[in-house]
Amino acid sequence: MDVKTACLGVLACGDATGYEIRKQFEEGPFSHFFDAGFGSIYPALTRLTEDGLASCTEFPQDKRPDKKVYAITTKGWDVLLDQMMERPERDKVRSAFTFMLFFAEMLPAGWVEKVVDERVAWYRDTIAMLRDKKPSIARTDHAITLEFGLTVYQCAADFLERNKHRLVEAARARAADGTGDGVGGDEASGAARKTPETT
Amino acid sequence: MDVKTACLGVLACGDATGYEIRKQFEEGPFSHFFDAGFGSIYPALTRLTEDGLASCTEFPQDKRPDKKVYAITTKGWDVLLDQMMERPERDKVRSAFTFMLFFAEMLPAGWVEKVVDERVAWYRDTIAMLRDKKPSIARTDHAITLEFGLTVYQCAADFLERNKHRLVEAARARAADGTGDGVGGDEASGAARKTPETT
DNA sequence: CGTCGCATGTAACCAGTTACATGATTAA
DNA sequence: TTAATCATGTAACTGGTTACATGCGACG
Repeated sequence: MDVKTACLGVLACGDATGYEIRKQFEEGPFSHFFDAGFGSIYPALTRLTEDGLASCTEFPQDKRPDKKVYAITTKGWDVLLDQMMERPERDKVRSAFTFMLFFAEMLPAGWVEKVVDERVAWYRDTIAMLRDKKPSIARTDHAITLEFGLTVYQCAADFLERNKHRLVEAARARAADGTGDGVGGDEASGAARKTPETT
Repeated sequence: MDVKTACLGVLACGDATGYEIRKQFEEGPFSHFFDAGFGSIYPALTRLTEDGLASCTEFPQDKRPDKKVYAITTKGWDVLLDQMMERPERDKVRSAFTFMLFFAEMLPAGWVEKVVDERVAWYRDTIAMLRDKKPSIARTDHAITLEFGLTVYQCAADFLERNKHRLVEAARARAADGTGDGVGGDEASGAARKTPETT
C-alpha cells in the first residue's frame, strides 16, 4: 500500500487538500496504520490527478498559496476498490520501542522504566482521544476499526503496566552482577555460539 | 532504527551470517518489530565491518560461497547501547489489512469475511508458535517481549472473532441498499463536504 | 518577539526493494 | 522434476524523507 492508495483512501472519506491529508496521516484515524509527509503527498496528488483518479479544484487565496481541494473520481473509486480486493500484504512494523524492550536487560533500569512509562502514557492518551471521538463516528466500519485500536492499545498498556516491574528488576539484576552493559571484554564477543560447523 | 542497528541487535544475541540474520527478520523474534531483505542486510554487514562495529570470519566451503560469520565488537556494543539510550522514535506501522477493515462497508461481504478469517488464522498460528518457543527462552527481557506479542495478538484475534459478524453485516447492508461499491455517479464524488470556505 | 497553524511545492538525497547472477543438495 | 534450503552479492530502481523556499495571521 503506497502513498497514492492511502491518499485515495482519505479522499474516499471526503474531499481534502494536501495539507488536510497530512493531518489525517498524523493525527486522524489513518495515523494508526499509515504515515507519510508532505514530500510524498503532494507528488502523489499530482500523479493521481494526471491519471484521472482524483480531480482538483483551485480556490484562490490572497497572501498564501491557492488552496487545492482534491476529490476522488469514479475511476479513482474503481482503482481503490481493486486495490482492496487484492490480498492484503503483510503488515510492516518497525518499532524501536519493542526493539529496546527486547534488550531491556542491557540497559539502565531507570531508563527502561522511563521509556515504558512514556509508552504507557502515550497509550492512555491515545485511548482517551479515541473514546472521545467514538460517539461522532457514523460509519460502522470506521467505528469497528476504532474499537479495534482501542482494544489493542488497552491490552498493550495493561500488559506493560503489569510487567514493568519484571523488566526493571531484570535490568537492575544485570547491572548488579557486573555484566551490566553487555561489554563482553574482547574483540569478538563471547556471545554463546559453538564453532560454526561447515554446513 | 535502520538495518545496521537491527543487524547489530541480532549479532548481540550471538554470531550469525547474513543468511541467518535474514531468517531472524523473517521468522525469528525480530520479525514482529522489524523486517529487511538480503539486499539491505549484506551491504549493512559490509558497512558494519568497515566501521569496526562487527568482525567477520570466513569459513571456506566448497561448491558454495564462503560462509561469513559476523560477530559484534566492543565498539559495536557501545554503538548499540548508545542507540538504545536515545528516545525511541514513533512506531512505523503500515497495515494494508487495517486499511481494508476501515473500508469494509465498501467491499463484498464474502471478501471481508475471508480476509478477517485469514488474519485470525494467522494470529492463532503465530500464538501457537510463540507458546512453543516460550519455554526455551532464558533471558527475561526476551521472554517478556514474547509475552507482550502473545498478549497483544491474542487480544487482536479475539476482537476480530467477536466483531466479524458486525463487519460482514455492515458490508452486506451496504450492498443491499445499492450504495454497494461506493460509485457516486458523477466525476467529483458526492462524498459529504460543504463548499470549502476560503480560510 | 517567537513559534505555531495555514498552504503549497521542489530538489537533493538516502534507504530499502526487486531482480539478477551462481549453484550444489535434498526432499516431495 | 520441481521446489526449497543453503549462501553470497550487485545493480537498477523506487519510494519516501529532509531540507529548502515563501509568507501572512494569530496567539502567547
